[in-house]
Amino acid sequence: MTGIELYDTLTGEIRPLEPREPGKVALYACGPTVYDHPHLGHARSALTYDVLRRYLEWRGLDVRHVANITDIDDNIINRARDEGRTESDVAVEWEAVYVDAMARLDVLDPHDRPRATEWVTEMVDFVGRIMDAGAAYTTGTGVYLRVGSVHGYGDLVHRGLDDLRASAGARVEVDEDKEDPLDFALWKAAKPDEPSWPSPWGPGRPGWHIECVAMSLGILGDDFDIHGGGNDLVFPHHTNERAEALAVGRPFARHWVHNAMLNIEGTKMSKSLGNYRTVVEMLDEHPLNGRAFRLLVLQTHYRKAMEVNPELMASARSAVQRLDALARRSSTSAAAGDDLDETAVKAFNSAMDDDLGTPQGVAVMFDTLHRANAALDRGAEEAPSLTATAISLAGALGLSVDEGDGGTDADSAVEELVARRQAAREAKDWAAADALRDELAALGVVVEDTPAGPIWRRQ
RNA sequence: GCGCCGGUGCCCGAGCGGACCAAGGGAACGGCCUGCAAAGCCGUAAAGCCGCGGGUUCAAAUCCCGCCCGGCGCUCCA
Repeated sequence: MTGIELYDTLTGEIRPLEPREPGKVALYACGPTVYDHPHLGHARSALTYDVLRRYLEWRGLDVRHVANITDIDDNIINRARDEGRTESDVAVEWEAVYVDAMARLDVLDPHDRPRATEWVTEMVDFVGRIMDAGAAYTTGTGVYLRVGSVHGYGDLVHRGLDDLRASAGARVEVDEDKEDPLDFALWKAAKPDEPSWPSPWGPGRPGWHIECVAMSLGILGDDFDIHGGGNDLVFPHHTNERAEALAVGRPFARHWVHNAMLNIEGTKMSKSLGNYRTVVEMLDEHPLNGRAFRLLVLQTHYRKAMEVNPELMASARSAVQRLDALARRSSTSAAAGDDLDETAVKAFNSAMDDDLGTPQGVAVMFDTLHRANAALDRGAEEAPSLTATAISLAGALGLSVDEGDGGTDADSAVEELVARRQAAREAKDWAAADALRDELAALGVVVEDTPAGPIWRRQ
């Protein structure tokens, strides 16, 4: 027992998180297919599992976090063809962009970041076992899993086979070679000019779903604890992954976690709709945006659709600055205390234990921040402890604080203006001081006069 | 159509049977502080009742039923 509860998509209810091995949590989160700019939706997803991981660690659990990179699929092949270069070139380029963007969002590196192309041998092996189990068959176009042979195939989506078939027949082009329209490809036979790998069924490439089964089970082992991803993956991706594991009788994820989508103007951000914003674009727009976006993600429960727009980003930036302001205050006054405020930590933990209640966790953090400021104002002895607590809670959520002290060469000009303004103030030449402050404001710099002297920060 | 998740203040967003019937953030207003600011603090802003209509209960934003509206999935997708 961890005391932590999480919603489980499979059972449809909030259940206690019970790791297969006490004190350890094996987490597999589905990562992106790398062929284009990562968008804000990818960021929300990565942030969700980063926060989950950080919180589990904050509670003393030993987490093994795996997040894959899909570096071979139709989209990559098409992109490579369009640009006249290799699939590998495309994947390597966009994987680097993705990894860099995540780092800028303060997303911790997963312990393992397996690439699909490096696991093809294991995938072929896995497909072979499914064949051995009699749950798959070959056609001219590849190897297919016989969905009807898997008991409880649609359990994750809470739908029956007939129900699923009704939709499939209407929506998906029916492949005459398949026994059942729901059957899906485990292995795709090679087409001309496409990358391929050898297999007992001829050269080809792996189907999408097989990679995650091979990698999650391969790295984390049977019966690993949490499998996460965007809720758009529930079907068919996760449903099919699960079917593959079930087909060979291997215990799969104990707990299924899915984050909701991110909306722009009320509708899902997606490639096909062309209404997406890239992470890099958002990050480049304002130095505070990385943390502001994380805060926005935290302030909406992970299972609820969240909206992003410029106004919300601006308000989140303001909120982030309150954290920095506290850090500046404490660094200019008392040193941070060591002991955390127990009441606040308890409130925080109980909020987070309840299906990762980050909105309330954030509320506790800000509430503590407020109490810290008030204590600082009246010089109360609990001030250092409260300050340390607020900053620690922020840290548990992955929100770093920036005390905003200058230092780079670009700042020397600012430093000089600040010094000149201070000199004017000491001479009580208010007009000159105010003019200098305006100059600084034009540079996007805000000066604050404190008992310990002026400090400044970028707006 | 079927499945899942929702509809709470000016905006975002918690709360999911009773502790102050509504946390926290943003925006707004008044005061303190300041040379003036900024930051911070103190306080305020009629949520006519938490989408609508019924019901259950001593008690509902919170449970049940129906309806309306929104998002996502059923197609590559985080």
